[in-house]
Amino acid sequence: MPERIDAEPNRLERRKARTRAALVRAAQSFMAAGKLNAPILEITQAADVGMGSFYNHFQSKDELFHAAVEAALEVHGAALDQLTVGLDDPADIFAQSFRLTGRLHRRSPDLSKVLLHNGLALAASGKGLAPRARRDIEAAARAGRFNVRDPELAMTIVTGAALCLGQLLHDHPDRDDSEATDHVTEDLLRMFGIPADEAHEICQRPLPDPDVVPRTVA
Amino acid sequence: MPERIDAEPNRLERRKARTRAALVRAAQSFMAAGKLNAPILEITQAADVGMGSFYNHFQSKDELFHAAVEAALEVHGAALDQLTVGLDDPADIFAQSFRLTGRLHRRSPDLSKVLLHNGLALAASGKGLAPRARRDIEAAARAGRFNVRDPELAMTIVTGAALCLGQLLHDHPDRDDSEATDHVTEDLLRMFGIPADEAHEICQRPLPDPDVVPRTVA
DNA sequence: ATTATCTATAGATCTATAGATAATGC
DNA sequence: ATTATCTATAGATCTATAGATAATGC
Repeated sequence: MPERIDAEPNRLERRKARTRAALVRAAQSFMAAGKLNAPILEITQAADVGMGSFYNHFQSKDELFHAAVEAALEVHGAALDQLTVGLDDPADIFAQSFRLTGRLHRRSPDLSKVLLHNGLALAASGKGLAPRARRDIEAAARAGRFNVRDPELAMTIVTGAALCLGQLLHDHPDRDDSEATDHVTEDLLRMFGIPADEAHEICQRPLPDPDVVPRTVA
Repeated sequence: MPERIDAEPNRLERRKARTRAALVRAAQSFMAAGKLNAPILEITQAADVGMGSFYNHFQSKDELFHAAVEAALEVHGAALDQLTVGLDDPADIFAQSFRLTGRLHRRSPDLSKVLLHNGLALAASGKGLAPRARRDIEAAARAGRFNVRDPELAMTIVTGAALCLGQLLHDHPDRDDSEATDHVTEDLLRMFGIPADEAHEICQRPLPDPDVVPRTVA
């Protein structure tokens, strides 16, 4: 057993991590396809992993699916963090994050569907998007850019809008995702007290190219 | 077989409807408890109905759960319609509906949980709350009360806010539901272009007593 | 006579594990 | 030598139905 918990992983540990990651990725694609009742055997086959290996990593299917959602949240959250470095205005950070999140649904439909599935449960809870949205909103409020009495309620509206927007884009594949997303972002900025013309301007600023961050999940 | 499809239901048909309703109600309480994998036998036992009867009404568990959600949507939607009769100002109708919906989560937690479960899927789709929200928003826009460019996107934000607000209230049982709901309603009204002071006033108007409409679901 | 419901169960499906095999560490 | 993985399967669980029973219609 490894003495130092954070020591360099050796080949064995890397192999274990690969197996686990394969299971998580398979779970994500089953979730994206809406097959939450898929038997474990099918999932391990999709992961190209033996049935028994499943129990080396997870106690139950629920545990696997939970890990799959958390991983998806982490991927997207980390991408947002990287894509917004260098921005100063907290209102701008918020707006860019929201606009990028809206574009995610077309760009990475599977990741998007995983997030939408457990959306509500995870909107509130600790990991992923919600704490970032909250951080940005609070920063903007402190800087006097947003007029927000209760950051938690503000976050609630924002998170809800993000989720339902994603659902809308999946349900109406013809709809222009950038236009819809920017429109919603503008509405939210106005709700936070940004003047209409400035809100409009902010939502027309160029966005960074998400490809600088490699997509981990299809 | 009955000649007239809309003829008065006879005793046999009433009994059949009762069995079906018992199954739907049982399914709703399993959903509220998060037990979406409950075996059919357990559900029929909870409904106090024979196992075989299940297949007289539904082809699969999914079909039953789907019917359960639709029924819940219908109950709440109809209640809202009844509670807002007599209101003239479309902005007021919208605000009262939203405020009543927010109060639902504490008032009828099971109904609320059923709605939150499939929330996103049903937010967009035809039945229940979404079309009502859309109707109200469009009416307010036509009357010049709301400044809304795209009613569908407005509805998206509103629906998302309603769902996440419900989740928040379940996650934080200590939080004052009326205060939180009215606050969110106010934010949304301002987003729609209602002046801040008027938005505040609208959200302090008295609400009708939901008890005039009997609650069909626990 | 007809229709819905009930009980009981065959057969399908799934989970969780035991024991064998392969990969890596030392 | 140790650890992770694989294959194969016993036993548990669930679904879907067949056939019997009860309720209603006429």
